[in-house]
Amino acid sequence: MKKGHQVTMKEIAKRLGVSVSTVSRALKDSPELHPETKRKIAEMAKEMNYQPNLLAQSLRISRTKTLGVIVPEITSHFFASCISGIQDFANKRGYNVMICQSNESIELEKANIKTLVATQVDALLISLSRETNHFEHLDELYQREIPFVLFDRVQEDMPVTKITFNDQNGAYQVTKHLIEMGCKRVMYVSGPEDLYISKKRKKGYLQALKEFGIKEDPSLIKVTDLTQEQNIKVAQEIIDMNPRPDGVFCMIDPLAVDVLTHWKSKGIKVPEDMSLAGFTNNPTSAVVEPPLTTVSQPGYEMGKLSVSHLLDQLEGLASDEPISIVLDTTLVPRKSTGYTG
Amino acid sequence: MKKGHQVTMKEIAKRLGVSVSTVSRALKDSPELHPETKRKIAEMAKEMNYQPNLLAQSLRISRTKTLGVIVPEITSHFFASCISGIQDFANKRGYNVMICQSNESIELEKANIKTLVATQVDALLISLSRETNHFEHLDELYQREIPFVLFDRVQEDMPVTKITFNDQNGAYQVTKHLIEMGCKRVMYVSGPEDLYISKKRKKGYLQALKEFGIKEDPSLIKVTDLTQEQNIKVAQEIIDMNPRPDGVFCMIDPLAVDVLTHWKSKGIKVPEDMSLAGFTNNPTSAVVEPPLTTVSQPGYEMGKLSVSHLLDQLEGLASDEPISIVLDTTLVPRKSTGYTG
DNA sequence: CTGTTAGCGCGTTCAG
DNA sequence: CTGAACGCGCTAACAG
Repeated sequence: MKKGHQVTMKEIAKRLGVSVSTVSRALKDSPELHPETKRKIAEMAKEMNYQPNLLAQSLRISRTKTLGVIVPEITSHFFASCISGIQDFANKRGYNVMICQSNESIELEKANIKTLVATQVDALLISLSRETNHFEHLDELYQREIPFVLFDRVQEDMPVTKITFNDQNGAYQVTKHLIEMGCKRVMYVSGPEDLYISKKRKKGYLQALKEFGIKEDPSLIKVTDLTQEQNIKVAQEIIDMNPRPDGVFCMIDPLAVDVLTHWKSKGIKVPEDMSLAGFTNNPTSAVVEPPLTTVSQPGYEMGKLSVSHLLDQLEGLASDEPISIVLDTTLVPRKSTGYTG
Repeated sequence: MKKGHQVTMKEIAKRLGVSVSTVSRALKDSPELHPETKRKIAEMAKEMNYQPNLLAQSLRISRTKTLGVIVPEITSHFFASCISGIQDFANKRGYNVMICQSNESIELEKANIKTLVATQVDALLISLSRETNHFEHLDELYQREIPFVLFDRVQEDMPVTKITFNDQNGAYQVTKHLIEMGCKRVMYVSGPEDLYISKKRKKGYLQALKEFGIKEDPSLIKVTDLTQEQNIKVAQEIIDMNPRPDGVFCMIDPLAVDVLTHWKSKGIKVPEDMSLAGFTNNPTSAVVEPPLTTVSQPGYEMGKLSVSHLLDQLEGLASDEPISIVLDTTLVPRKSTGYTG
């Protein structure tokens, strides 16, 4: 299957008996052209349905007006929201977006970066995969002076702009909420421990305990790799504990939902037997039974801010100095922690 | 902010005192080169960290190995799954993907197509917006011989390859299931009526009624524009009906979830008071209380098939003749229709 | 086996 | 006000 022929400036020049450069000038409304020829050319361009070849244009001006985005997973509602925000605001400023997913694999992440760079994107927005625990590929971007920002899943030591949520404070708020609702033994269920957000949220959890003078208890911290299988395993382990915790804060909503589902199948009542809270405010968390207390992270907003700042930098509207943008999270109390709004 | 310099073939040619074309040939492992010079060039390329400029390459061979994708909404789990399938299988065959969302707006859809075409994508995969009820922009693609396929939200009369689900049969199965579970008055809640899937699913609904000798009752068909507001309004209207239906088939899961949530807030019990079913098998449908009977549509599979067939056509592995690929759906019976698996 | 030449489509001097 | 000439980075036909 072959693509049909596309009209070029050359052809419209030929038809009108003018030079290509004249056409080029006319099409970008250069002031130093005779209005009449300008009009004629515009007309002919329209008639022939001329569409500029962005490829050639990009090659010439060595800018593609295209941004590359890498996220761990498109099917995650949170990242989809980020993408949505990035798209909308990139488009508003005349930029296109190429999206890739790393499927939480560092190898795919590297490959994605490589092809995006090869296609000459002007800059990148990256959210790191779960596996990413070394950073040579980012160092290389940095050394090659390819502009990029990190969002949500960031590497703290990288000297680039990072957009994150106030994860620690969000976790602090949930934990505090659980305590205030009467929980005495609050557990934290973490994802992989070297994940940025696992660490931050643990900090917030510990901060709240400390504030209420509760001693940290290692048996009240569990770790899962976030596969459904492990999540359920952890859910069962909690049931089997003696004494059980009376409140469980899960690092992320899908984990909390897995736990909730398993508990329900085992006859555990939430929040009567144990309170349960998540993080992210996925759509799902609002419709499970009981509705899940969680922390909302506006992904769309994060995407919007990330791309806006990046473009500001690209276009010289903002300093090149890397900055750290921290977005606020909001506690969303629901029935799963005994809250009755 | 400026991008750093990128190594070109010219530079490595200069360093080695050979011509650019030799470098070009070496880099693509041409058989007619002296192994030694080939080795040298490869080495130098590596040393200088050469990365080919796909832009220039594309311009030269007038193929970008990039596909454009347009979906109504990235944040919909179903479309995210499609995208995921498209990405994975496009990448496997050496293609990149540019994704756009139309936000259910025909104007944005047109704009998206325009920019994707301008960036010279080799082909397009399009799922139409809800608003799209005229098709000049697709006609133009067709006339300009830009290869494209339509998936899920298709226009039936367009002479291009279309990938759809067997929506009618899916709707038939749900309706039949409701009847078999004992419902005497089954209602169909439709989305906008000129939507392809609204029509197809209605057909399936009617087909099942007919098969069971149930007369079609216009008062048992309602329409919503699928905004949450209208969905809730319809949910209330159903409560207010006298007599009420005893089973309600909602065209799509989010609608069913809205209805369920509203009913629960009004004390209606599902399935005791009324049975309820959706369509799509969103993750949400499995975790609401009660879990929602629905019809599963494998989006990833749809994306995979769409892109695979498109690439087959592009690369001459499949005939250019437009075909219609119809994927099977599967009934997923759950508690909301009284099913106890 | 390798260099020279000639574009791909466009923008930008530099002359007229 | 307009045309000719050049080059972005790369590939390919033609020589040798």
